[in-house]
Amino acid sequence: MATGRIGEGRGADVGGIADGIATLDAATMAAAGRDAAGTFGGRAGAGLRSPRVRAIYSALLDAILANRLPPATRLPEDDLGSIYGASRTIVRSALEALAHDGVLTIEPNRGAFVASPSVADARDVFDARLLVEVQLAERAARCITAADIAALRQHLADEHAALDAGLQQRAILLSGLFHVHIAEATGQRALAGFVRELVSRSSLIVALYWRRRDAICGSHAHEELVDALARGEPDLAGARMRAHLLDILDGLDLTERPAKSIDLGDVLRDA
Amino acid sequence: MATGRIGEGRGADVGGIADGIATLDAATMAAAGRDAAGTFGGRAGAGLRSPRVRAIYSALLDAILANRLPPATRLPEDDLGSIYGASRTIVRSALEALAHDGVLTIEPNRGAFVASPSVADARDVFDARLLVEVQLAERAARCITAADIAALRQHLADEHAALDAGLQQRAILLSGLFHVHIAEATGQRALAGFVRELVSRSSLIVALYWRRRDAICGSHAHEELVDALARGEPDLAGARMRAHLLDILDGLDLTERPAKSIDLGDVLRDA
DNA sequence: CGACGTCAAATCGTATACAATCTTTGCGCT
DNA sequence: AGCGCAAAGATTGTATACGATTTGACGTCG
Repeated sequence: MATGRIGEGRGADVGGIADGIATLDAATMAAAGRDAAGTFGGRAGAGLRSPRVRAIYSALLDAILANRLPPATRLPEDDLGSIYGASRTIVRSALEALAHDGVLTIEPNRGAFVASPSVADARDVFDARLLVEVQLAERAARCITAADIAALRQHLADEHAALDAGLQQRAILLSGLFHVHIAEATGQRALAGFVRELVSRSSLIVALYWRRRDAICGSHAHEELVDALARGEPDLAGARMRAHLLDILDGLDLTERPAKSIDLGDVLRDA
Repeated sequence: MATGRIGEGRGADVGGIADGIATLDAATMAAAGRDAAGTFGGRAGAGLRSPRVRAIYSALLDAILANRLPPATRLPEDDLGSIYGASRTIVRSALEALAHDGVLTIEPNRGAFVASPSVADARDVFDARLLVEVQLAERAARCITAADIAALRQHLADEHAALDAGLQQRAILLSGLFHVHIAEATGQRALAGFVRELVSRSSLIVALYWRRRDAICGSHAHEELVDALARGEPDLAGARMRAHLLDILDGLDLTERPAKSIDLGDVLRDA
């Protein structure tokens, strides 16, 4: 495939993947500049060298978290390279970083695929979230600043706005980010990074196993959580976080249906 | 010793790095094959494609955790490539993975350096460890199997053997692995991976801020911990884990000497 | 004598070429 | 027709070449 041909001319040959990525391509690349709360990959991937790797990393992460790239989607290096106008070197670096975050799986000599967490993975992730986030909520209730509270309320407003505007993808992304923001408000950087990773993987889990049609991560729960934080009640905040996470878990259908890795071939083929 | 101070001239430090790595190079590369409890990088770096990247990743990680490569050591890609007989492509991949784990820092256009955690980083890491590992110890006391107990006791024996044999580097490495093994015994894979990362960073922290001359991570504490686990007493196990971690923290000198992140520049320059 | 600008060496950033591996296709054989 | 094998195609794995950036040094000027 033509190496130097990129930028605009991505449309025809790459079809499916380009749809998933390029739809928000421009917006994402733009968001890569402002480090604001709009994009999930904002502060993530902190160990990435060049801005170009960062950009692809963020774009792919956003696409995956917003479920534009469903689990088990194959991500060939050449295609991504021509879509983003970068060489495979850059793309590989971004893919490896994403694999390290657990949102991609790299099979040697076969390529990268959007991760499709097993039922066991799902339980594992939410176990970890319960253990970590409940305690972080308690701690946040003790140490959170007024500015952080304000920022969280602003975030809630953004969530609502996205939902009201029908931007479901953005709503999903923001609802995940909410948990990351709480973790960051405690000032615990290591734990916040871990929560970010867990939330990322949760997006894939929800994409695979969600059964309810309720509002995802009902903003009601988020608001109650912020209230508990604002009132400085650690126990209440922890309890609400626990209830919220258990509620999400309850909304999943974790019966042993898709066994393990349903193999991605069929998903690719029909496309 | 040669590994002690590097940074004289640009050309001279190649010898230093080679010393730090190649000393145990053969042993490490051999250990890369058997996935046993000998090497830290055994199950880590799970997202790495090729065996060669894995090998370099493990070798570097072991060298760093055993403190053969002290914090702020520069790791030029070319040198590592010639040491391991690999191209920069491979080396870069390994370096990026290590940076993601937090044991390396990559400065754009400048290269990779062994991380030198700030005092704030140190507190951050041990805060996280307290939050996570105490609960994991409680959980382990509930669910651990007899086989895991036996494996832990064997591990304790290895630690003692290393100490008695004067293999201090190996003792340090094993004493970190002990915590990882407990986390893995709970079956919580995500949390175990996080603990592995925190333990790695702790090795650097201890290398930088240790002040006591006691046995590092006194095996006494480890044995009491295993006893509590074997007796199936969650509260006791949790309490002992907490006390153990606080004891380590207490052995650190976290006065604000190196302020925040003066970064490694000065450490390298003034030598 | 110190400060600053220019230059050269070293190192990283990226692209690309080539090799290895896997996948698919088509053919021949039973 | 079914099965197995072999060759072609596609994709990843690795090495290397070249450009960009930084660094340290030297020499000149104020």
